Amino acid sequence: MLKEETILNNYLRENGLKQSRTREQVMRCFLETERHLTAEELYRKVSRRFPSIGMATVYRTLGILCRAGLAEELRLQDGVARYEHKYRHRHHDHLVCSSCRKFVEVADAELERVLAELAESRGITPEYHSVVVYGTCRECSGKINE
Amino acid sequence: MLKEETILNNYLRENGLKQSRTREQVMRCFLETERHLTAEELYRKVSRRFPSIGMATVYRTLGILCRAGLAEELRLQDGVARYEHKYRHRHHDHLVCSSCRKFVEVADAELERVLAELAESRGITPEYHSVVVYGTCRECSGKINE
DNA sequence: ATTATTGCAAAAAATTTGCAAAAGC
DNA sequence: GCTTTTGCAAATTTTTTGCAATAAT
Repeated sequence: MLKEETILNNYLRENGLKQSRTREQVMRCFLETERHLTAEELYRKVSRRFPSIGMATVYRTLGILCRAGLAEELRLQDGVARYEHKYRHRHHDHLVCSSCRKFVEVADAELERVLAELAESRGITPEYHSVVVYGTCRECSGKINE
Repeated sequence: MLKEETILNNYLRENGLKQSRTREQVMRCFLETERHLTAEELYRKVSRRFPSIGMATVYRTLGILCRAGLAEELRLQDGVARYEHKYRHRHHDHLVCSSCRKFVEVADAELERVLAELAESRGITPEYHSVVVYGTCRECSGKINE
């Protein structure tokens, strides 16, 4: 049994919710994917294997996964929520190529320190943050000069 | 005449667009507000003074203001775009209280440097970024202990 | 005169919700 | 048995678009 299932089940129990096969199936599909997923993308993936599961359930399950600390919501400029694994993936931030939309994940101790100090210096106890740096990746800046 | 109008008009001319009274009115309402605004909030403000201006025009004008470098889009977790002044407001990032949703703007040279270095170290030429740190402000952490 | 802009209503896109039937405890 | 979950469809919310009328150059 996956460690993530234990975490989910603990969360459910602690919150007076019930375990269900459907939720487990959605979670498994989610965990199998290494990339960032929109709800729509996850729904398509889930549908292929479990055609009876509906979109609303995917949304509801993603909400639970976030609250249980297994998923994290990421918002870029397009207003569409993306979800990525949180458990067993240490916290990281994102660099996005503004041209090809490729992602790079970065975990940087100095950045974390600077952000924490910044919040504390303003009387805010930091909880989490969202950092996205947009720029042009090497391949795309190559293309521009061709 | 406001400096911002010149910038807007230059942008319009350079892009084969036309000046219009409506756009100027929307821009003025936008500039008068010091806070972050959603399109909806700006629309309500515009409506009060110019009841005939429609929502679609507010959206279209906000797009132009962003492209002209006068406004900047900010996205928090709720998927609603917020807009703030860019010109005459030096770049800053945001701290948000996750409890009362209050904002603090921060301009921090060290943070800027770390972000730029991070992107460059991964082969990405940084263009802009979005940093939002969520945490609990002093007032809200006080309330929790009451 | 020609081309862009506007307001409106309708469309799209993303997400949420109400509800009756089904599943979990 | 009581409570939560599910799938569906409908509702909401935010943003975009098509179009005929209007305004700008």
